Amino acid sequence: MSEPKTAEIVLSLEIDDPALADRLAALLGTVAGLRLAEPGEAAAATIVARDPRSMPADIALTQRELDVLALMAEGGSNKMIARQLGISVHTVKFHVGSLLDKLDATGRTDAVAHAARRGVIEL
Amino acid sequence: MSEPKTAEIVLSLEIDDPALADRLAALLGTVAGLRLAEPGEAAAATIVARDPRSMPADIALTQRELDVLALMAEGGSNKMIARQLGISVHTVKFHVGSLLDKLDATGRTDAVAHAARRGVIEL
DNA sequence: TGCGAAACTGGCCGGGTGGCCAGGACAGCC
DNA sequence: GGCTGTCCTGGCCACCCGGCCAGTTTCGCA
Repeated sequence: MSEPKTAEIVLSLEIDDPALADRLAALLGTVAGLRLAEPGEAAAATIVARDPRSMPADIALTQRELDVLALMAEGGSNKMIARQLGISVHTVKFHVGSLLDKLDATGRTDAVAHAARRGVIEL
Repeated sequence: MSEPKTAEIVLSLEIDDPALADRLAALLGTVAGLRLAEPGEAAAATIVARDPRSMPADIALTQRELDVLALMAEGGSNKMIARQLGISVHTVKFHVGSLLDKLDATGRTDAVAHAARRGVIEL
């Protein structure tokens, strides 16, 4: 309703490292015009810092595997991916098999989920 | 650990709304101990604010559909999901069909990706 | 000059997936 | 009582998926 042009910006924190979270909270708490969100409160923006230890180094995927993976994440079937990349369905299956192996997944859905979790692809 | 003062915390911004980004940048620029990342610079944390217009309200999913969706995101097959929930494979397919419809997806992989994108599930 | 890695292709096949048909039980609402 | 919605189940079937076998070319590197 009568919100001034300089409404407070509410920020929430999603930080794995407790020390970093404390330092940021202390710093931001002193800033006029900013406020940290109460638990459960909707925030205008979120400060994210994921623990890099949860990503056990990037998995070594070839360029072609990344191509196939990206199209898999778009819901493409083997046939569609084959058309898109100008290769045969057999070759797509070959790359999908490698991806399932490298990502330790049981199927293409699991592969996309794993890849998204560890930041290999962005949904 | 012989640093007298804490090192600067480098923050990067990923904000869809330019006005909000400007306000935040102006506010944070005045804070001692904080610094905004240069383009391409690695940041200790990222401030994220996605445009809510990209999420056209929550999709109305029933509790059972959410159950099935969660297990799908874990890479479970219809058979595994059926065992997990104590229902028949046919019923799982029924819910999967509803999910594909409601999420406007072409397959289970696409459904999981869509759901993750609009925050219905967390990977 | 070999040798491995990457990319590509084929056939075959068991099992999974998704769409269609049909039905029943159960709860809440007018 | 009717109506609507969710949840559940069955059969049927075309198609897709993933794993197995086999082979080719091309490239960089020792």
